[in-house]
Amino acid sequence: MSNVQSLERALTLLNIMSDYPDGIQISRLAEQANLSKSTIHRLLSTLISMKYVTQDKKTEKYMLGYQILFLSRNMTADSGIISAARPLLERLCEDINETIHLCVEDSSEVVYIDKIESNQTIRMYSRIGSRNPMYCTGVGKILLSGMTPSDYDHAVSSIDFVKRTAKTIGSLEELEEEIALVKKQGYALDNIENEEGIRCIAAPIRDFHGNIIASFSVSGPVHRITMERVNDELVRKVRETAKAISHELGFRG
Amino acid sequence: MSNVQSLERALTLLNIMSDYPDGIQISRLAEQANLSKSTIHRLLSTLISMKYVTQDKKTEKYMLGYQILFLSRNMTADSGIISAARPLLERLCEDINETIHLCVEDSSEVVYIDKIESNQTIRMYSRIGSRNPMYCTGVGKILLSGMTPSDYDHAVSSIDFVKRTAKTIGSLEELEEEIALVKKQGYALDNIENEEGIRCIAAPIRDFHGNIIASFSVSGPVHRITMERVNDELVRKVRETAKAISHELGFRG
DNA sequence: AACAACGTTCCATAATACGGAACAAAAAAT
DNA sequence: ATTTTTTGTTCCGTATTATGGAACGTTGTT
Repeated sequence: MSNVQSLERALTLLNIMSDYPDGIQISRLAEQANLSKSTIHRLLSTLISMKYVTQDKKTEKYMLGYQILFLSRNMTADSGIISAARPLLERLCEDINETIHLCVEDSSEVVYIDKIESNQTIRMYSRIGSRNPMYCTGVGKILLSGMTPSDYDHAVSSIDFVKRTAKTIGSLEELEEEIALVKKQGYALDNIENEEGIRCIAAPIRDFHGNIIASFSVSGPVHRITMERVNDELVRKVRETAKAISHELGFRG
Repeated sequence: MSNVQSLERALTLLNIMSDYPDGIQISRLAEQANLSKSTIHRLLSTLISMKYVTQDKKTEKYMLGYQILFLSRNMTADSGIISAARPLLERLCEDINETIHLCVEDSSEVVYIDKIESNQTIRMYSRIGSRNPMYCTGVGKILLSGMTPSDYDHAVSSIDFVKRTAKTIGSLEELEEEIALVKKQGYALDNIENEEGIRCIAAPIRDFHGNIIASFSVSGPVHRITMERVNDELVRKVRETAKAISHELGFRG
């Protein structure tokens, strides 16, 4: 469990720099990371020599280097899912005009691996690669519902049930009930459980074995994603799209 | 100039892992990196805790984590160029049906930041984020041609002139001549100077100040990219596209 | 059943990373 | 124009931290 200090610090610097796409100077990094300038200077020189960081010629500010781009373009583990899902999710987005997120599970969290934005003026903030807990998101519930009992137990054991809104699930028992419902229904709701004023509906993506390997959701403000719209329109369309994507991936259910 | 050893090693591990998108085990990493298993294990545990690496549940192999994806999605420094250029480069690609690369300069090298692939069966291998020297590529010559004298001197001072093919430029004097020609013509050739059997033609992308901030090239095997085709068709089309992209970016020349 | 390959943990050693201090250079304030 | 502040860089003695061999446990193969 003990971590390599210098490495941990350097990765923290990368994380900070990603919040400053136009660059950040050493002094600011020192404040944000609570480290001495000399330490940061030393770490940066290694990061630069490895092209993980680059220094703007004019401003002399430091920013993420192209090696990050290089690495990101070979993470093909999920590229099959993304390319299979994208056209169908784009069609769904055009139809319903709400933001869509594609997710997988990683270390018992939900990770967003793709996103299709609506052209509504009120949009959700989210970022590809960012994370959310499983118990308070529709996509997370879907992924939980597809796990083997042992994987489920493991994923669920570490949950810290935080009340993010009034409706957030607050206990293992509640969650268990909810997951049972999700299994029965074949879709999952996040009924204002993760973020105030936001409702989502999610569905599973299966591989040719029938295993749930990803999920996607339609999200938006409650005044657009009403429960009436969910029941009258979205459940059907989301399910159809989920089925079509799974079919692309070889699932014949 | 002295580097932080543990950090340098960890970044090397990331580089290696990016060659194994389906994962790699510790023992193999140990071979490739010439490090003891215990060292790698320790570095990996930090990388994992920071989500820079993830471990496949089934195979237990290690692969790049989603934090890399997260970082890469906020490197907006060039996103303006990319989004301005993409539609026009796609149109050019459809027209001529050859691979197109978009590049910027970084630490006196050419970095590929976007790529549009032709649907030819014989394609070039290349990868976004990868690098090439400036003196032997069309895109590099263009970028050199746009530099201030001091930037040019700096970029050129560190060149190690390696004969990559029979036609590769071999000296500073030759390069100087070539750059002068590029400036006059407004486009640059890589006439089988970087890779055997490959010819490229490149043109500059300018910002609203008129500064050259990027370049792109059309590349392909010499039997398709003949000098006749270059002169009769490609010079004109590449220049037109370059002008249109620069216009998008505010250049009124 | 024996063996091989792999991942993980432990620990004494010394190599490595650390950060304060001092310096230089640039920017801001007077 | 002069002072003051802020910023980046280099140095170096200290001790904290990273290191890798060895030993152990686990899994899979012959």
